[in-house]
Amino acid sequence: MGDTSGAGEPPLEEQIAAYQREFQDLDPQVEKIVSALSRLNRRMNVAYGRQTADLGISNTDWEVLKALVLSGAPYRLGPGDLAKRLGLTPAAMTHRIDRMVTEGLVTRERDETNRVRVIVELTSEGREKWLEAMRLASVFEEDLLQDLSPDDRTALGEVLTRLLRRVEHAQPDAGGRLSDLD
Amino acid sequence: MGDTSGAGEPPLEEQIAAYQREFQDLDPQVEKIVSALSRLNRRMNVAYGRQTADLGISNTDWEVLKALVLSGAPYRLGPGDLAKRLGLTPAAMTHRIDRMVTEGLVTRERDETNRVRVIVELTSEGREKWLEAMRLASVFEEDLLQDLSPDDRTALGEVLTRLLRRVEHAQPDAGGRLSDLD
DNA sequence: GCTGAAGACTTAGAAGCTAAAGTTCGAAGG
DNA sequence: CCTTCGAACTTTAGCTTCTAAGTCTTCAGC
Repeated sequence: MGDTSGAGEPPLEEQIAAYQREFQDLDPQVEKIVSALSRLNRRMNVAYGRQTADLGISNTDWEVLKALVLSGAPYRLGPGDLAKRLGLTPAAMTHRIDRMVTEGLVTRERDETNRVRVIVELTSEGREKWLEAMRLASVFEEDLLQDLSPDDRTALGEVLTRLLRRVEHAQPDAGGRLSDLD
Repeated sequence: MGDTSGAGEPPLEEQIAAYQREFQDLDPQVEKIVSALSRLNRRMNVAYGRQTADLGISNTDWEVLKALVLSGAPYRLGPGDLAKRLGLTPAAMTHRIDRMVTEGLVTRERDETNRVRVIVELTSEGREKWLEAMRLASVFEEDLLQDLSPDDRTALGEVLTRLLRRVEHAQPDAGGRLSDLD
């Protein structure tokens, strides 16, 4: 199924061998793919996390920034809408916004046309942080894929989206929010 | 950089287009790979999470079970050792073990040869749960890779381990414990 | 003007984690 | 023999982030 912690981890091959000892009905080839995928993803997240931490933003902040930026100019969304996009309850969203307002990443104001609604808007500082994080990330990503030829990249992208399609169609998706399980 | 929530997510292509609008220096091919990888991993974790939840064990329980099983028979480790493998503080480990003892997944006893030490041992019920989870997982994984020919599988495994090697060598790994960032 | 529904916020509480202090035991030195 | 030090685990206090349930405000229809 993959890996878990990332700290004192054994080499991939070793761990797969251990899995086989403990669970005979295991296809090593399948397990290699799944474990590598999971481990790779975890390592990337560690790298991203370090980069964003250097910029002074948390993972939860990052999610909100991303949702706002992806909504397009003028980068405004209501708390309820944000909550839906991030898979949170409105209450959790309120707290996140509180924090981010004090951090200067977003502003919160009432909608003057409908005073029940609230509008969360990205500040220029928030946008700048997002851009800076993206710059760091794209450097990291380019470096990660450095050894892959253009053909390799095309093939990999194609295979991964094929797998993704399979998962997304098979899964109704209950909005779960789960850490590494492997 | 990938995805975040999993709930009301737009199609991959659409999201990459949005990224390009907001951040010009983005290689769509790179982004496609990274986003698919991240999203795929998240969906898989949702699936695993559902399966283990059906068995009545939490994600945190699962991590501990895995560490014990992978340590090999007789499936015994000290709390401190477990904490290192999982990247937790000893205090956090104490709490996890408390819970798992009441759930009947492990036992905790003092080492009679050195009464400072504690030994955590997998119960047969704990081992059975792990096995059952692995059975479910391997079915899911085989299904996921169904459309890939043996050659495709070999190639994918090879490419992923190549990427993994690159990340692992570049990164000292600060033991971070980070959720999806993309 | 009242009433109901919608949207956001508040409160209370759960799950996990960390850091730091406390406990218990083994070992080494006087 | 006894004392002291250190190792290993637990306890305590507090943080973060989440959910559920109740409250407040405002709009819209009657």
